[in-house]
Amino acid sequence: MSDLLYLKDEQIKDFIEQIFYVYRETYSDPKKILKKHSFGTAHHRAIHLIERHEGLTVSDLLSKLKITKQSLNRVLRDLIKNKTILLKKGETDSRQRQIFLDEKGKKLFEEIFLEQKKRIYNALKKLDSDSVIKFKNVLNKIINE
Amino acid sequence: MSDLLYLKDEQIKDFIEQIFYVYRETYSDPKKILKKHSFGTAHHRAIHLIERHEGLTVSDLLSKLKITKQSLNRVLRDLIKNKTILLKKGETDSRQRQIFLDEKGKKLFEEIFLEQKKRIYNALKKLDSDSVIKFKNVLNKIINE
DNA sequence: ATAGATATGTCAATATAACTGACCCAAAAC
DNA sequence: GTTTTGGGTCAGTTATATTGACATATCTAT
Repeated sequence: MSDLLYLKDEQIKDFIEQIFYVYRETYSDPKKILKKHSFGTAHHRAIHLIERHEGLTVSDLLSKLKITKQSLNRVLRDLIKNKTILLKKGETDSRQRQIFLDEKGKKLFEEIFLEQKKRIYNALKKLDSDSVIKFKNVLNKIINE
Repeated sequence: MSDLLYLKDEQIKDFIEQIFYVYRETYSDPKKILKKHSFGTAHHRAIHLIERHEGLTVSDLLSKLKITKQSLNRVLRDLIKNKTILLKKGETDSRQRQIFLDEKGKKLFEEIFLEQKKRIYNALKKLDSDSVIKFKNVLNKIINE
């Protein structure tokens, strides 16, 4: 291990630090917007995943978030009460609940996303397409390790 | 905005999702080790930053973590009690406290880092050096936006 | 020398988001 | 028809953060 110059321990330690900063900054940007609706980052993560995977089931969402169903339930309850999301009975399996953004949720998502997009877009626009493509690939490799 | 193919909204949404997964997975790996010492991720982040920036002051650490000093203080108290870190009076300004890893802390850091390193190293070793270099550059661009 | 600013530490109360463990119901699978 | 699965919920607890107030030591500037 660490025979490759660009994979020295110091480099990997830097990555661990940078990954923390990138996550924190990316998810901090829309906090004011969320607060207007009395939501926090837990709600944000759920909203984001629901938008990306419309119609996903509760257990799909659980396995993406990797939290307990008790934790998720509190979040979903808030979002339903607020008419941000809505649940429908599963088409094939009616025990399941499929989750969708409600009209209000779609608007909120756009508002949140616009705020987050600024940071990512402004960073990436300075870069060549190769950097962006490779960035995505590296993220995927790390996730799927 | 979004005139570039590789910078479409859908791509940016994917990044936001991936950044969440990367952070969560990277910082989940060493949780068992931390638990053995009754530490959590808050302690982990502090230990990591102290190792990367030996001798940094309390206010340096505060501005890297972006938490309140009351929050940090609880963490530092735990780490000091446990002899994981030690504080020295600032050399030039004796109001300041410079933070160092103690012997025990160095060992703990290595143990934690080894666990985190696996994921990053295994992901990156499959990639060309250009991907790794560009990855780092993109992370930095996002942080400094 | 002293007044004000700065770096750090601490007490207390609260908020957020997670956890464990124990149950429940309805519907699917066998 | 029994068992398993998907989902919901109650209750209690833990981890990590917050706000606000205040204390102490030390540095800086006049």
